[in-house]
Amino acid sequence: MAVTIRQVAKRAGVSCATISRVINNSDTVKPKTRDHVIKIIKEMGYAPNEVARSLSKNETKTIGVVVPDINNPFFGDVIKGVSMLADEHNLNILLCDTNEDTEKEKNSLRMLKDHRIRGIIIGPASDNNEFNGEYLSILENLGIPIVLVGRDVKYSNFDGVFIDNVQGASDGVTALIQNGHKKIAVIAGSTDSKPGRDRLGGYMKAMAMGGLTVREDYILHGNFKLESGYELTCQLLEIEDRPTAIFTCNNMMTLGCIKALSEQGLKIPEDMALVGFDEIELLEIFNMQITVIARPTFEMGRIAMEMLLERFDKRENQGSATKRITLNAELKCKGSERFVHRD
Amino acid sequence: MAVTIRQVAKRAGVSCATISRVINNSDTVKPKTRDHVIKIIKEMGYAPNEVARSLSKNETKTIGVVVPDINNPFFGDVIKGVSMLADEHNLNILLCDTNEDTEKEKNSLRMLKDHRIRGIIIGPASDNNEFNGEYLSILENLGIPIVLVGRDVKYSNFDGVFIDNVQGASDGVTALIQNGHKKIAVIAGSTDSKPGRDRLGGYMKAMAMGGLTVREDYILHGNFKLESGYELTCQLLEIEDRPTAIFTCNNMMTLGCIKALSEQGLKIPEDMALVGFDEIELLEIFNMQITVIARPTFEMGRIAMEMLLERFDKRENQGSATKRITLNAELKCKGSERFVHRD
DNA sequence: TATTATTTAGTAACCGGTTACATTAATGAT
DNA sequence: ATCATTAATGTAACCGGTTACTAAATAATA
Repeated sequence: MAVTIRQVAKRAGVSCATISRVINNSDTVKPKTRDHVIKIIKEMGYAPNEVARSLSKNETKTIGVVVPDINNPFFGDVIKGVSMLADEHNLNILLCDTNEDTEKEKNSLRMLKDHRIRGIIIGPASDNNEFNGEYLSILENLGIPIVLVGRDVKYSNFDGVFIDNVQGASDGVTALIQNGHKKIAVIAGSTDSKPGRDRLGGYMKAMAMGGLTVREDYILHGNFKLESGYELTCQLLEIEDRPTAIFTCNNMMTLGCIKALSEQGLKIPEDMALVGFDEIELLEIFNMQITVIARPTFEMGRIAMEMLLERFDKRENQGSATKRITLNAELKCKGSERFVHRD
Repeated sequence: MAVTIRQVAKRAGVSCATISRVINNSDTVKPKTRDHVIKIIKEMGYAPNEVARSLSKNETKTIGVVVPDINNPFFGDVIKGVSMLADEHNLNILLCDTNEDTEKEKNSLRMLKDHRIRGIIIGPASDNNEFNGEYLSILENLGIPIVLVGRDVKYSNFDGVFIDNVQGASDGVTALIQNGHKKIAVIAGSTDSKPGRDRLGGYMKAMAMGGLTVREDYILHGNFKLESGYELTCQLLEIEDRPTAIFTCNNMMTLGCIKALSEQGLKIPEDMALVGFDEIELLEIFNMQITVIARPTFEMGRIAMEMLLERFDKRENQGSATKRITLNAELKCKGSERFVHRD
């Protein structure tokens, strides 16, 4: 159906090697010939078949992007960052949404490998997996550059862009401490996920450095979902000796917390101070000034893509050291961390 | 590097045609031979090169998904819907984010064509374009099935899944009327976009059917952005003879409206009733019960994919009639449409 | 002008599968 | 046992590009 290189060659009265040289603007083609060929190409509306190209060059212009959930704004932003840079380099994106399912992820990886893509940017479905031999072996034997984004893979050492969750959480809690809070509770995420552990660790660290002792009953374990933020906040409010501040470990739990507080008619920060991990764009719309720890999501995607491009470059001088970047999360003070003295 | 079919053939002591037959579980291969070949394939860890496959079959397993902005939750949901069904059919997704830029979109389409993808699901960058010859000609000469999603392309007639914006808006405004509102203002979106026009049209229709006359000063023209929702609401509140209800034409403007109302200390619906187009998930978290017109976003993606699959099937009996589905938007009453009599 | 160096263009093999057609093996009928 | 069918496998061309190698054309040098 579509025009092929041989048809163009015939019409232009040259060999297809010459056509190929022209479209790859390579080698040495006599200007006159080149012009003539270009004219014919335009006339015939010829565009090279990328599949054939990929086969003969044994290299595609495609990268794989594997995310656990495209509806998660974090990964949406990451993809945007990747996409913009990929575009500049004429790379196409084969997208896989694994639905937080490691099995699906494995299939996606196999598929991508079979499509001979040039590299993969991946947010693994779970960093919870204890040693998973098959999974690791698939990943390591892919023979394609891999860059992790946002989530790590245990027992492995791939390139990656991460966030310093300890630092971020610590900064948030420190802000509370500096405002005079001494009774600070934390609503933690699942501790079998790395970010969950690290953010709780950041809380511990800040408390220790602030010279505050940690109260067991101020540490509540949630699961990163809104409901758990809601329920744990309710629980917290039942405690005899209420905390004066809460630190929540992700956006959804922050929202749950806000919901619980607002239902009980408690004002932030007058009745309860609050600092949450993750930025929540819509909060400001409601004039809710909540201090948050923001991750540079878009930037992470861009950096991941940059790292992949680097890998492509140094592909010849094989096996260079892995490069892992840990970005700082940024504390954005909006006032909800204040300690309000009520008389 | 990777194992090829000929290597497998050699090792198995058969011709590569036989290997091909086995991996395509086609034709007639003697069970004994088949088992033997499968064993060798496993031993060698062979997986067919999809690029080579695509070239020789002259058909890929890939579809293109082109969206104007992946960070727009609407398209995020659509992609999710597409992705799940594509997955079931072993189709891969080549993703293009056009950034609402028609030029980029044209490039994406060309790229996809060159990659010999099987079909395209696209939310065009703009349905604002007056007759754009080049754009239309690219789209129509693609020679690949196209399904539009969410947005239409003027002067064309492709398959597509749309929302009945007139009906949706009309339902929303009617709900206000039925609650006794007579002074209803509308914050419209850009009228050079189809949804913008249609939603305003829905308002007009509902007003007419409700026997209410439309007041010019109650029609405000925004641009679908939060700021315009905010500013236009402020403007509305300045009017001598204030409306008792506002209908906002998309999620962002609804948020802007809420922001303005809450800043002025106005309660919904006590001081001002409000119905908005588009669902806003986070509203409920803040215990804001706002009546909205919801689009079945995820479903739209799924249906778009179904339509594409249908096209693939009837590819042989060419040129069957185009199929356009218009889904109803659903009014979700949450109470903000009520008419509250104050004494 | 003859000879050599340098451009420019062509030939044909190759990338790794698929598949029409040819060939051989197995089965059945006479 | 012989021939006709059918089943199973092999051969080789093809998909549409790229590119190493070769050949022809042109320019440079003696």
